[in-house]
Amino acid sequence: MYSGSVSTPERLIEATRELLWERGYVGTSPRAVLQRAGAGQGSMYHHFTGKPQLALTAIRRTADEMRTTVEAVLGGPGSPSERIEGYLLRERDVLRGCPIGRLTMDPDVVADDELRAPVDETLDWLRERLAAVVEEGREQGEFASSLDGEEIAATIVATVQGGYVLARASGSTGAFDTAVRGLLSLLAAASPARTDV
Amino acid sequence: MYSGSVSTPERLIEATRELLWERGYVGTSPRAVLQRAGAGQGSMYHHFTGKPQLALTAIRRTADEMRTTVEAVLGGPGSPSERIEGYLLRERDVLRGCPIGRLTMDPDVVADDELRAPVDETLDWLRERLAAVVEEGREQGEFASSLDGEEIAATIVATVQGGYVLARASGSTGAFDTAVRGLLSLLAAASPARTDV
DNA sequence: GTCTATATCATGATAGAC
DNA sequence: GTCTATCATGATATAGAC
Repeated sequence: MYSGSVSTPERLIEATRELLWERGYVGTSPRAVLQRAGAGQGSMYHHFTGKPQLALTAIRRTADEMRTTVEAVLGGPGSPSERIEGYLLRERDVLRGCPIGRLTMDPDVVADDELRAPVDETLDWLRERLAAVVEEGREQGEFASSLDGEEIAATIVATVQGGYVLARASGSTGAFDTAVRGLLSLLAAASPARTDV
Repeated sequence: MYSGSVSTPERLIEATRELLWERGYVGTSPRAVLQRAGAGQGSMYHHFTGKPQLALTAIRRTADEMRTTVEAVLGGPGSPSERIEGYLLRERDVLRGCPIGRLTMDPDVVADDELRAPVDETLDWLRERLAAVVEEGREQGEFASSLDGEEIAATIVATVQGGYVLARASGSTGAFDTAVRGLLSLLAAASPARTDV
């Protein structure tokens, strides 16, 4: 429940962001949004044209927030491999999953180009950003020259997104951590400097 | 539409399996099931107690089918690394995603232990099965001794599940294939016999 | 066993009072 | 700008005819 000095549209957007994360687009009703935002029945249709536009606004904000959070790690200090490790080990609410990635399992989001666009753009940006860091690491001799930046980046993002699936299936975070450790061990074994065969 | 000599319960189960794959549990209504199965309004409640029990029956069948399909590859001929590659490169309807994994993004499935159980058990079985193959490969010197079977298995399953996310976000299969190629290149680079540094 | 009819509540949206 | 009706439709389930 958002209340106090925050404006009604703001409360509607935040309530929608939460519900989209928890229940997805199909599972989120205007009624539930209004209730969580503490707003009256018609008030959502005064500020937004309907559920799709409100959802689009919410998704865009979540996407922006995610880029900012990720860039703080990938664009921060440390060697390329340290930054990738930092991304993989960063604090996460694993059982809630990814607020952007989960939308790809929503049929009404995937079917609507406008709703899908911010999801696509965010995951695309993430892959490109990671690919650049991997390439940087390869130039510095941290990764084997046989590795391709875009491929490794896709594998990293996929491991994280799939890690959420495994964690949510089992109801515990263990499987996510295990998948990440496996990926880190592969990256370490793929280092030219390895001595652990 | 299933028709002909197939029984009504059978048609209801198959229609439910399709809809759960396409739209998830929350997005699948009894009405849609009945329509696709070509059955009358009340007929579903004669054979099943309601939507949850019908869905459970459908999910269990899909889970069984998936095990059989996977076991054909992982328990088939070839070296451990060849079988893992076979699993990763096997034919898939990538844009439809995984009929089991997608259910982990369904709030009503995750919240219900009975519905979540077959999802959890299937992904758990898959990880154990892959872990055994990885361990086998390690013993035969195909993989570096520093790798852990359970970890690599989790990474493999996560890459596939996350690959679906990336593919569905972009609306094309490319990102799935890229993620899989990345994982295969890491597995190759982690081979004791590599000469590609 | 299958069908039609019906009941109850939720969904997504609109109209109009204040 | 916000609120309380109100509406048509869909979701989930039951009753009872055939």
